[in-house]
Amino acid sequence: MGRKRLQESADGRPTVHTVAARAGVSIASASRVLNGVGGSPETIRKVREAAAEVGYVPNAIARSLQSQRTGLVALAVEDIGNPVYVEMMRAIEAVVASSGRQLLVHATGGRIDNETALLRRLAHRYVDGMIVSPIRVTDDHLTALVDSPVPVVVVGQLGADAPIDNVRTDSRHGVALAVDHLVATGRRRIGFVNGPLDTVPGATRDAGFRAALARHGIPLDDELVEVGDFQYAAGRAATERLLARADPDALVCANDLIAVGALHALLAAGRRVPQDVALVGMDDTELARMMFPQLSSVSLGSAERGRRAAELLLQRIADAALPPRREQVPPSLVVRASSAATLPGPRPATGPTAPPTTHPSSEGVTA
Amino acid sequence: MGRKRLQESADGRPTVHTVAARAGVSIASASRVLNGVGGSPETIRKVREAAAEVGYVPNAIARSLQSQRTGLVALAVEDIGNPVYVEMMRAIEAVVASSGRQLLVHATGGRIDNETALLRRLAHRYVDGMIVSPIRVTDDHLTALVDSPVPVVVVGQLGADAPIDNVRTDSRHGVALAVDHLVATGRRRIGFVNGPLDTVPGATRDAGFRAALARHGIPLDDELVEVGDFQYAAGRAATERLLARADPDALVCANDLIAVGALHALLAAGRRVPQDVALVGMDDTELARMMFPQLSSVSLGSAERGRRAAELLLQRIADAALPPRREQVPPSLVVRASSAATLPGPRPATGPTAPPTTHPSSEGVTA
DNA sequence: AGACTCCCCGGAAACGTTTACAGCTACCGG
DNA sequence: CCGGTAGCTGTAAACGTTTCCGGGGAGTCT
Repeated sequence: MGRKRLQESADGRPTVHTVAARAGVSIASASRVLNGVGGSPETIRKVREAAAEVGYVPNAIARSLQSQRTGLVALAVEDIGNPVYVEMMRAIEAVVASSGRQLLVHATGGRIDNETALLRRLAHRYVDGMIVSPIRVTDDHLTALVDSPVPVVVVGQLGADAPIDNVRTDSRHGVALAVDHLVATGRRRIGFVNGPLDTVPGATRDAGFRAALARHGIPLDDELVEVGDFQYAAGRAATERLLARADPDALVCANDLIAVGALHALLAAGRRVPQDVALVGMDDTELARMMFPQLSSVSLGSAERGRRAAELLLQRIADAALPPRREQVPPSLVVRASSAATLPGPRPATGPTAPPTTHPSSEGVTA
Repeated sequence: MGRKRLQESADGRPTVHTVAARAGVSIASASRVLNGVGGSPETIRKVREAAAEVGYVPNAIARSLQSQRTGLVALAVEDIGNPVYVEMMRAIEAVVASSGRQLLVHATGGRIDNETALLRRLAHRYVDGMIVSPIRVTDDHLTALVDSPVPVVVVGQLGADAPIDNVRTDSRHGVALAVDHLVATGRRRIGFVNGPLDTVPGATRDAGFRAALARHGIPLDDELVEVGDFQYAAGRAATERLLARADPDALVCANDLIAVGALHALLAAGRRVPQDVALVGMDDTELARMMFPQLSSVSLGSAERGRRAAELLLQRIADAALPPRREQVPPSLVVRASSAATLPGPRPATGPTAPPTTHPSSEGVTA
């Protein structure tokens, strides 16, 4: 009694066989109709009806096995809690979704083993491609990237000769923009709160900071430089250490999370921002606009970099023979209240912390 | 000349056939050795060697087709930029990863069509299970959840009789905790900045606020209630509207993003926090600790809810016959500087905004 | 009217893996 | 010395889909 058991999948769900049998056609015809290619009007009607009646929905895995494509794209970033990666992810997601694919997100925690393991797992062919934004790069890494079986696009600095699709920014120049701005508004004792120096962004920004100061003829005071990691708590702690031994009139921070930590530390120490200390973050995330006062920040075009990376990846998935490409997104400085120019005035506070020059809800000025 | 072409996959990568041929055994033996089940010492050696030589790595899709499991688990949340979901995601990721699976994250934007589409796509069997945290629930939704072909766990309120694994909190009670605390510290003109009332959390928190005020015999002043959405910008705008027409001495916010917006609006309007206005957020995210002053917030145990949801899901994947379960995580209030008790003092500011009673770096006190 | 084209259909082979089954050898106990 | 058992091996079938290919019917052109 009942339908043939063999027509349905192990868990009782309908397969192509089920609808083919019910429609009285072969599985080939059923498959063709369901994919919208070919079929006489009569067959189409019967198959559609049968499919609707049994509630057929194709098994994506079987389809992938046949088509050699999964419709999945992976993104690997260090810290999913960092708003800059959220923005990048949103941009990537938009592009990826518009191609009918889905995005798979991995948090690597910045640990190298984690990341290479991920790259090796790519060989399992579970995704059609991957975007990775490594903050540390080793040779092991590079070889894993180069002979990856699926297309990979890297967001961030990479050895100049690596034959890998790559979209980067010039964070060295980004730091210079911040320093130029601070110098132009009269700051001289400019401090720098950085992330780890053994990371690519950390090292680049450190070099950029030193070069920018030198260019302005300002001697570097090592007491004004502090290092933590790229998180809020470390940024705050690093700033507290810095304030305990030095007296900056401006701080550049290697990203916005650090800058928020610095702001907290400064206010807790009774410094006014920007009157006593001007503050500039980096990445220009939503967080910068959420602070009071709003933070100036160097935009590294994270959304734009994400968008471009996604496009590069899609192109490479479509055509693996493309030559490796490299794109660059220029940084730009967004000036907000935290580094607004202030009239030189008496040190003691005379009112609330509100910045006198710029309304805090203003969107800032791009330099 | 050369090896047989038929032994390798379309793109030239080795398959089980490749290593089997190279080792001089059948694909069955090769597969067994590679899976660590059976095989004579000699066979094991030959297969291992052959696999290493050709760099064999199994095709996960083919394996999935056979085993009917993909090793993927999906998470669908409204807004990936909201730190509360980041924390939840981290907790889920930890559990999921410890079971050897990977997590796939979707942002639904709170749009219902988006979410039901996602649920329907589940039928494609691309994931082994899914955790979804809907903020709006329709009948359509419910039926899609109930007859989903793969296990689903819901984080959040759900109709009492829905036969779906569910982990929730009591945000109504959470709001009560906030109101009780504010009343106990002498506040009487307590405002409420909420998210949309047509969402489940929005409606629940609104009801909770009204009930709590009533319990304290405080009449509800509609001018002290404002609604936006659950984002920062809306929270700030809503607070500005509220301040333009009323003069609260405390604000409860429906989540931390709103609370941060409210803090910004308050400070921009020259109100001191907590002296003039006490502020309590909700979700107790990292963001609350990043602010200056640090925000009091009602913890809804998002990490804990995520952890439990993941565990429920894994159990259900292991045994589909389990009866539907429901777990509850109690809310708790974390008091920080933004609602610290203050001595009644003169309205005009006498110094910086720093709260006089609590050091801002203190971690807060759970009530 | 016959040849040719076009379209539709069904059988069967793929995609790469796991696994049930049966055959074989070698060994052990009686 | 023989039946039984244990362990290993290879053949082949599955998982559910797409697609190649050949056959056949209907229509069209000459």
